Amino acid sequence: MCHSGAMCRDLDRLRTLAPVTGRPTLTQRRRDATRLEIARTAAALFAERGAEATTAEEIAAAAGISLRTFYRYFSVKEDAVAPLLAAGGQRWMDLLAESPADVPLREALERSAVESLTPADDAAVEAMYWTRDLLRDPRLDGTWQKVHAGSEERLRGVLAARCPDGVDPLEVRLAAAAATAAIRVALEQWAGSDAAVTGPGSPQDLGGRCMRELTVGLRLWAQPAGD
Amino acid sequence: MCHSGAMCRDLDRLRTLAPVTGRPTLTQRRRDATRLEIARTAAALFAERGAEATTAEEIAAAAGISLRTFYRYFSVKEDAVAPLLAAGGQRWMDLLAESPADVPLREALERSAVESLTPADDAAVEAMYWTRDLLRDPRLDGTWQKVHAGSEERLRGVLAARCPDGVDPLEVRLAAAAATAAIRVALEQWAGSDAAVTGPGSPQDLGGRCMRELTVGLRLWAQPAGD
DNA sequence: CGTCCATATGGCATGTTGTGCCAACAAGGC
DNA sequence: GCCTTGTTGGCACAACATGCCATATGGACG
Repeated sequence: MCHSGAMCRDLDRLRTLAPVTGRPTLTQRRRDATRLEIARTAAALFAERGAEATTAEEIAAAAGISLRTFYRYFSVKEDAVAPLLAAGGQRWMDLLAESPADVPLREALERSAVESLTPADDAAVEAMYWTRDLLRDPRLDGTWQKVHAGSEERLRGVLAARCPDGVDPLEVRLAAAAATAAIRVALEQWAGSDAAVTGPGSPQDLGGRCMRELTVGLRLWAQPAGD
Repeated sequence: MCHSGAMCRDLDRLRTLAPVTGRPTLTQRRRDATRLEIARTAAALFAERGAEATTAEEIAAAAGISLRTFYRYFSVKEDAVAPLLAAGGQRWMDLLAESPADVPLREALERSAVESLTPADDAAVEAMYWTRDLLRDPRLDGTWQKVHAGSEERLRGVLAARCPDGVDPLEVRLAAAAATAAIRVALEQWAGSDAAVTGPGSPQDLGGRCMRELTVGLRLWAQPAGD
């Protein structure tokens, strides 16, 4: 998710300073809050006039920060909406990580995917429709793909933690790629349709189907019952 | 692959002017030749100093064209190498398209993938190592992903032509996504290693394995023997 | 051969992008 | 209080990307 070398180093440094408690630093949380606020501002402008017709300066002004600061949070203008696009995937991975280890991986993948694609409240519904608007902006394709590339990489970590040592890394990589592709295709298919946020053709409907089909037959190392 | 609205219209116009013969227009072929030459020039420079440290003006100068013309061929500097990165995938799709319709799809996918990943001559070997260099440049990630997004979309067309009418478009989409992911993961894995261009760990080795695993269990509509 | 039209190219101007650098300032630890 | 660390904004500036126009180039047709 981090592209400029300098900023990468800074962020990594920050992260290592996190206290023993699992919680991130105060400054870090502030950063995230600011980042999210910029993201919302950018999303509103992008949805209104399109990403092409929106300048970085306008986003910065609307968010109440200077242009220079904007570029400290996002190295590319379009990436300003990445936190929003990535939020769903993050939730997915959190659910997956906390799902009990004795449930078969395929099932865990599918269940957490479906759940993360099911809007829990009105805010989540709104977020999905925003996502759809953003997905339809051709200028944001690159960001969308970057987000999934990041997702896939993080998922590799989550899966690796869940499987016995000594498993071929390529297996893990393929599983992560398949699962990520399932989510991506589901959302792209939905974005190209007029389907609502629940019911047939909805993200959770498509997400479940995609995940099922793409992980069928995937040799997922240890199945709990028959290792 | 085409981003600016104006240029898109122009290219489409050109394409519609193509004569009845399957062959593209003369001007079109010239355009492609120029495009490829720019791509090679850019690849050499990117491989030498990295994409970050190479300006569009340098590429243009090295290719013997003006900066303005460069941006008529590629709307983003990094995309200059896209034709090279896409060449392998194009070959793959060509092989697939001309593979007989009575061979099972999974087998056709795997065979053409392996073949397209097997360098036929010294030039092809060189091309693969160039590809590896480019893949290692973080600045070219976006282009790499764009290329695969394009591949996936074209593959959907090829697959749709091969399967009976009335098949759920989502099925086709998933198959295309899985196959494209297989190629992508194989090449990324190879690029992250020091493996040679043949033998274990080579692109064709990994490509075969990835394609097999990701398409196992994929419900690929009509299997020729038991439709 | 000359005319016409479509396309390719280059040069120029210009708005936008993205970054390095510096000075000012807020926050937390000692 | 002080010092360290990190954030912010302003400024300058190179690079990016595009619109516009003037100029070839090259094929089609009379």
